[in-house]
Amino acid sequence: MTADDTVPALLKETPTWLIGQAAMHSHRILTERFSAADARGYHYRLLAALKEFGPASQAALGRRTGIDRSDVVAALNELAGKGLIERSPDPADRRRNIITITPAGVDHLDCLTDVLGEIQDALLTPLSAAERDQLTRLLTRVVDHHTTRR
Amino acid sequence: MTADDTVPALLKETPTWLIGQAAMHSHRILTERFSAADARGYHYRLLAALKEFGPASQAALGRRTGIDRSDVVAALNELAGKGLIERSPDPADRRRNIITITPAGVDHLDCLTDVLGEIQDALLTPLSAAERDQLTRLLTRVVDHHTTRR
DNA sequence: ATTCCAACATTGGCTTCGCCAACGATAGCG
DNA sequence: CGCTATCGTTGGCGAAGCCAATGTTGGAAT
Repeated sequence: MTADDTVPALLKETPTWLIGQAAMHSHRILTERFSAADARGYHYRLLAALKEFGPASQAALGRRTGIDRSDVVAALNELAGKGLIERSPDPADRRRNIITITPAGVDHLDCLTDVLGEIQDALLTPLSAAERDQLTRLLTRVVDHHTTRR
Repeated sequence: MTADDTVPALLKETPTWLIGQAAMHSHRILTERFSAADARGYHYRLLAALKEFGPASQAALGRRTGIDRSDVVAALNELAGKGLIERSPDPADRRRNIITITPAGVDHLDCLTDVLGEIQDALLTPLSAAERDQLTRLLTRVVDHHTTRR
């Protein structure tokens, strides 16, 4: 008699299923650890984009992070509420806001970067460093193929 | 001047981000192709479990497929509406329904299995057969670690 | 046998996430 | 001057996963 919680073979070997499962665990771990640091994935994405590319408009941030303009608004409101970013009107283009990361924001980003490192570790525990590299390379090629050619 | 839609480096190299992106593309492709065959992922999971393990109660199906009991109800309603499964009360335990896959259901499952093969192909286009195996093995180990130890 | 707890199917609702539509304001171009 | 596009913002939609409550039934303990 098959155990009640056995996963069908047609699923457990298909890459799409595996990727979905991996993403599920990944997302779960990330949400847990980030919420322990009072943050969400959106916050990290936005802060990282700000630190890497400098001040930018909200629309540009959305494009870079893959976050919808409307969701950027909400996330930036939260970040501004904690003093991690600042919103100021662009004198050169009065439609735009210029978003700047504050020193506190940089600190918080660094903290979250550490947390994110722990998350990778927690997710990839069973893999050696070389295997993690291998996985990263394979996934990069898959993702690249579907993002550039689109 | 950095292009407006450049992805921050802190993201594009982290496995969690890559897995998330891959899952996104995977999910998009799967939804597209399956909806062209008038099906959803839930349907495939349930039919596959039924074919592999034979008739089962709804709760057992939910456990095997990882679908919540309440969502199993809705999905089975849809499948029953198309004559792909049959619901009959269990004489031995009147709390249970016994779900049986019909011949039409088996046909449809076989069809969807083909579609799923095409989906794997579409997703993993840039990878050789050996690389797909490698990816599958790596992901399997990651997923196993987080499902067994939980 | 009665009592109490667990499992079942079902309904309904909640949250997150990604997305889209609309709006008023502004910019740039013909 | 229009016309079109972009910007920030609000509001809402749909899918997915999850949880709670309900009425029913089984099974085990007392």
